[in-house]
Amino acid sequence: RNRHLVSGYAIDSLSQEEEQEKEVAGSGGGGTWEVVVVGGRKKQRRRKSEKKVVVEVDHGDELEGGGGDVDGDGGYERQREHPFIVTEPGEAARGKKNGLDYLFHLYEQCRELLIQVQNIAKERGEKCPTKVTNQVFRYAKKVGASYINKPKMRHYVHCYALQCLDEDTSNALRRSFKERGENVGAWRQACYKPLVAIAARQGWDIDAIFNAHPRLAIWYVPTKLRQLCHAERNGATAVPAVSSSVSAKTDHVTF
Amino acid sequence: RNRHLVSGYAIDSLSQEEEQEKEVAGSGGGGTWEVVVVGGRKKQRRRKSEKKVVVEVDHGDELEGGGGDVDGDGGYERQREHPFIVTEPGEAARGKKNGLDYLFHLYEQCRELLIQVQNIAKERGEKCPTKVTNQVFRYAKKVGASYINKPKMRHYVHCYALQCLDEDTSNALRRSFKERGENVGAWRQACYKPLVAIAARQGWDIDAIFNAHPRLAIWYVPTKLRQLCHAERNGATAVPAVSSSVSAKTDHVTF
DNA sequence: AGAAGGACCAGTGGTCCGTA
DNA sequence: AGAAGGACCAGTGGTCCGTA
Repeated sequence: RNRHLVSGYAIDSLSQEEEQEKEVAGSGGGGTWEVVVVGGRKKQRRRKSEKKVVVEVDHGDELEGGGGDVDGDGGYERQREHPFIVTEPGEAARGKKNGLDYLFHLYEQCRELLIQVQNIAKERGEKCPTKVTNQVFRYAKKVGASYINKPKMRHYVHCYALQCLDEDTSNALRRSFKERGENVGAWRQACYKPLVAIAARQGWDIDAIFNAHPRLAIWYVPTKLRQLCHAERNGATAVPAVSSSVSAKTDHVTF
Repeated sequence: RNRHLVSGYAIDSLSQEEEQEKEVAGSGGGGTWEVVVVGGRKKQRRRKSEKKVVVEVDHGDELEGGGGDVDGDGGYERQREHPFIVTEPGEAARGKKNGLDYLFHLYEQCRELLIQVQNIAKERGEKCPTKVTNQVFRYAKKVGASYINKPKMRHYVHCYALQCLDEDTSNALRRSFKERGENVGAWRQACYKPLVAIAARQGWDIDAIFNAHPRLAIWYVPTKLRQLCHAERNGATAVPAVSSSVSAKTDHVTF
């Protein structure tokens, strides 16, 4: 029953994704989430009213009692994913939360979705994406992985990068931030610094570093990470290390 | 005086580009062409009226008598590049025409422009294009190479690809089409077939073929060439070799 | 306050079609 | 008729900000 839609991926403590897909993954791919999304999807930017109607129609039977839906609010809105909390490696999140193993698992899923998109493109003789593009996110929705979306994945790319490039440091950071009771945002911010240090050791070419790693190469280098590396390479003084704003438009001469 | 704006490139029979830049290339990069383009450029899509006004203002002194401008029409429109004709390797085009050596030279110039754009991007710590993108065409305009434009370059990419991948075949094709008095369009069409043959020999992966060649790797594989390779790999029968339409939207399932 | 993600927007790849 | 290229357009990368 606990099969994932993308492929049988063995991982523990995935929580929300699994809850929601119980009794859905098996049903021929026509689960509630997928219906919602596919129904609203064709070409037009979806208007708000549409969305709600669709959700009301096919809600309240399959997701009910599944473990975490229809919060206390008595409403019928589509559920968001539970927020992430800082967990140690291997630790399951408690309550209506998702852990960081689950976060990283989503990046692996995206990789598998990309591979599928690439295979389809090759079969058809179409141009073949080398990165996780909009097309891949659209495909994710289509196959029912509606908990994957672009803003979320882009938001945490550098955290996944640290996990790929230096798992020990990544694990240590998680433990330390968990212990200190820091929130996800603080942990996320803290992931920049060790990455910049890695870049420093390797000649500052963050693109080359991403591209040299097979699982990381499919992700665009986040703007802020690129900017931090650039700033640090030049006067490391002027930059308050991982300040929250290398930020606003380092005034930009365009052709 | 015959310096090019991009770099001193040694090539013969360039005709129009050289004519037009005589007395302009030396003037600090502020020649007529550049003024026209830079003037109309900032952000807004240029409206027609604007364009004409700008041209009228700074026309009629530098280009006049330069060798091929202000055709017989007595008007003040910006000149187009002379059309290409099929020339043999090394042959200069006569009259108000440009030869194929000049065409291929434009691809080399784009490569140099890309390298400049890449260097600037690296200096600034910005993302660095690996292909000839819109940014490069914009840069070409900015540095005064206004005879380079996207539709033209994309139109003939596969001709340049043949020149890169099999110069002998490319040369033979030029001679044969010149001899038979064929026009440029016919020559251009004929360039597909030997490319498909090359792809066939190398396992049909036209993207890999482009990427393996240092000068070709910076160009996007043209849609039609990709389609022809795909079609030929499958039932070679159903496709009238280089038909003018593999073409219209090989009905396309999108995610 | 902290976080998830729909939706927007500037600039892209691609090429049509009004122009000469 | 043959050809050059301005200009358009669907879908992209990037991320803000209204939402919960």
